[in-house]
Amino acid sequence: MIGSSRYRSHVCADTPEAEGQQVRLAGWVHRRRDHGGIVFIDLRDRSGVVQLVFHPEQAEAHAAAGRLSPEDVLSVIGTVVPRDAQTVNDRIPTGRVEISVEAVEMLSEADPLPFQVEDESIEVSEEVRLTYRYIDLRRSRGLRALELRSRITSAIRRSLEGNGFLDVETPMLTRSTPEGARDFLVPSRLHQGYWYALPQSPQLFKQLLMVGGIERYYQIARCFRDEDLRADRQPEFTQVDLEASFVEPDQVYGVVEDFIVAACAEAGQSLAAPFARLGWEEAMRRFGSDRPDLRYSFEIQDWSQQALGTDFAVFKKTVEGGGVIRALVVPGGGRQFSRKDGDDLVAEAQGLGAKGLVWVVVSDDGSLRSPVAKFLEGLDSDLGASPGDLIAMVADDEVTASSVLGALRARFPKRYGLELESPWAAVWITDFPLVEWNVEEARWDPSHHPFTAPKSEHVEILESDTAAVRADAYDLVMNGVEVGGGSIRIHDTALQQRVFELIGVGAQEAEEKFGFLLQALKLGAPPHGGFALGLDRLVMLLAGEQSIREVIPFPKTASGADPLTGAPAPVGAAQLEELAVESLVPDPVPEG
RNA sequence: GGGGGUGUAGCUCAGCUUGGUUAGAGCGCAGGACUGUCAAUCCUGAGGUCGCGGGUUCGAGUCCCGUCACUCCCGCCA
Repeated sequence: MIGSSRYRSHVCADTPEAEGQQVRLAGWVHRRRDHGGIVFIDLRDRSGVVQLVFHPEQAEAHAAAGRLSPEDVLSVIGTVVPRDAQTVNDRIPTGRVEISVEAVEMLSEADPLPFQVEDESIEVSEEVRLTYRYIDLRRSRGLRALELRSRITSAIRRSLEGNGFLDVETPMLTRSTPEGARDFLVPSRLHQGYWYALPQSPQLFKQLLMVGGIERYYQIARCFRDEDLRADRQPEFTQVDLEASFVEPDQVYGVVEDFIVAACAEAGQSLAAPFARLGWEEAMRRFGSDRPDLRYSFEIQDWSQQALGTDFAVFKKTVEGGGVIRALVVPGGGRQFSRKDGDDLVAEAQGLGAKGLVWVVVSDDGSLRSPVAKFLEGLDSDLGASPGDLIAMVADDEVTASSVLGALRARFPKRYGLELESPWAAVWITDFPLVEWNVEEARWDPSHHPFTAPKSEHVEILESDTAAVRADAYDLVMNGVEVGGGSIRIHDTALQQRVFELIGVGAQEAEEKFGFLLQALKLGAPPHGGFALGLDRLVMLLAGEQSIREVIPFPKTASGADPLTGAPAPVGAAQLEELAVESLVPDPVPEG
């Protein structure tokens, strides 16, 4: 603890331990209750709140108290006194004492605020909160989020350092690699016409560190991607990035599980390691997603064979044509499910890419209610559905049926109020395909990135049976949120060349873009692999928030703007000229 | 790039479906009263570009068109 200053000897939360002593406190005026005679002020600092009492007998202090406004900053001298039994306040930790104030020093007066700090029952719009984020952070929600984030970061560092990882920084100004997300570019003044890029991840550098013999690297790294935003995506975000040499996936899982368990402990959550593991194919089949929320156990089921025996032409034709009938039973989802809800659900499925959707409600008497109920005899027992359940069925090719039902599965728990079966579900999704067919470009694209190693037993079928090749790549999914991913990397130049050829990167192009990495691989590269965790997402989950903006001190809005600073903003002609950069759009009109 | 939602007092919202007197409420703010409150209470008051622009109409917060911002989702995010 920092020692006393002329502003304070104690923090608010510590006052009960200083009963009987004279203390000096500093903080913000949280609330004022002015009875004309006696005046109460709740004084707030980061540690909490304590009640100040101003008696008329202390004339000077009492007069000062009468002039205070919310969020004024003060320092006070007073005596910690116990409260009478009737006036103890059990709702605050310091409620058994109060400060009888003898002197007040005003440190900073506050104008009326754009929104109230002390009344957190009012949900202020995010735009206003972000414009005055420094006021928003005074509220417990923001303060708690930043405290939790700090503790989690610290726990992760301790865990990784305990496992022998070195904290190494990699450059923020680096070269653009146009694959993947769009880069944020930075013009170079000293090399006019040349550009740096901000890193999308430290990927290449951490591999170079492995070649450099660091063996175990980690970094809490800021990363940048110039793509559209979401509740869980910001243009700049923080990754816990790590890489290790001479490892197989199991060692990476172990290291990651160690620090995830430690991070969760900071939030008072206990998670058991090792985490569950689920192959990618199985995840897609059972849950229709590579990031399934396993806090709920309901799964996608197959009804294709049974559909062949029905008179329902749509289903029969689909199966005969090589498609599948897949179904999702939503426990209790059929209660209060109207015809219109059904129409909405069909439209929703179509919006997700399905040709249609069949909905079925199992009535209380066990009968089926559905526009096509007459074709579906025995459906409920086939799928293990009970009265009150909703069944959503999609007939399509396997990929579409799975992905549509998977997307619906992710939305159903909230919509139908499903009960959590466990508070936390962490799962490794393993054995991803190495590459995916890009229909538009008619080529194989990497599922992860071009440095991901195929499973050793699949190297020989790399070209002959490409679609079947699985990678030593893995994602960590918690409660349906992809919190991180990684892979074993290619450390062999020849194999790296083969993968480049497979994904249509010619030797010359590879040399141009990644020559430095390929050269490094030739000069003694150990087998290595690693992982990157979205720190913002992890903290979001542990803080119980729905958006990573809540756990980022100064986040950007959905259009990538910062309402506080006004970034992004136009720059002057002189600045551009120095960089030899010219704008193609007319000078923006300053916002009034 | 596409779809949905929102925009009214400093803050949170009602009013819009069905156009019609002076646009309301709670909180906050200002002034006053009050010596044990802890969302203090009571009295009084100020405070509005109904996001912006255009249109329809005798008349628009309300209807229509456009636009901007915020937000959620799809695309995108190797």
